[in-house]
Amino acid sequence: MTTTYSIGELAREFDVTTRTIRFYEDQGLLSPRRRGQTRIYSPADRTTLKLILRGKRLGFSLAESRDLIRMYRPASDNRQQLEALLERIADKRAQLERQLADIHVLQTELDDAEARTRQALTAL
Amino acid sequence: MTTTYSIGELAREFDVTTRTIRFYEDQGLLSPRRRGQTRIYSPADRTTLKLILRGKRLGFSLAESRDLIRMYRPASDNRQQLEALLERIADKRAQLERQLADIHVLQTELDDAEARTRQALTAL
DNA sequence: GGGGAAGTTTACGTTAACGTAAAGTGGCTC
DNA sequence: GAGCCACTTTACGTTAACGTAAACTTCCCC
Repeated sequence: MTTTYSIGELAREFDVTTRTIRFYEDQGLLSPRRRGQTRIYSPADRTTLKLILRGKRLGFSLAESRDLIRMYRPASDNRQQLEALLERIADKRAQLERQLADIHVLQTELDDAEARTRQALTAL
Repeated sequence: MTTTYSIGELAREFDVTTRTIRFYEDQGLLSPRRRGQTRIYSPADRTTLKLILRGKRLGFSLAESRDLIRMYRPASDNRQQLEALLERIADKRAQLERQLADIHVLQTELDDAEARTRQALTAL
């Protein structure tokens, strides 16, 4: 027997509303099974949701996350498409590198800011 | 004599529209000098703009960037406020750490995706 | 002095990512 | 069988971050 989740369980676990989860489905990022009307989420669905939320924390749009999700499964046997996929993966990688660099710059700027603030405090 | 920039120069350098730069001013993130009606940007203004755009690449809202800008200058001699500032700096630092972790996870996921894609390619 | 180019203000329009409200369904439990 | 809880659909509302258009000024050039 395999574990499943209700929409409410996932909403609570990741601190989002059920509206948000349904919206992601509407946008084609999730497609859970149904038992009657009710949505049943698999561990894979849960992983996908986690991926979306990770993307959000990095400022990705839902379109970008959808792209990321598609990267995560081959879903093609066409040479052209597979090679295009490799390019998109490389692009994403480059974007992540830029973000890493941005974070490092901001971190040292925070270092400076903290130092100056402590200076101002001891100067009182 | 100190270097200055026109709004068009900054727009070209950072690949944004002048509308965007004026919007940031409207939101209180920039406040350039004026010569008559015309805006004159200092190197400090330019640095601020760079900070905003760096924030954007990391998914910060303009409100967050405004906060970041305020962190970058003491702008207070009040003990309470300075200590509050230290907390906000620590918070930002924690957020950046989370983003770092998220990036690392995504990087290894891209590694996997690339490996699987190459597999699929050689399997043709 | 007519025409561009670059600047300005004002104002309405647009898109993404949900929030919020209304009205209904299915299952449980007392 | 009344009430409650978690789920559902439908649909209109909202906010952030600009885009876009109109009408104007300033300066330079020929």
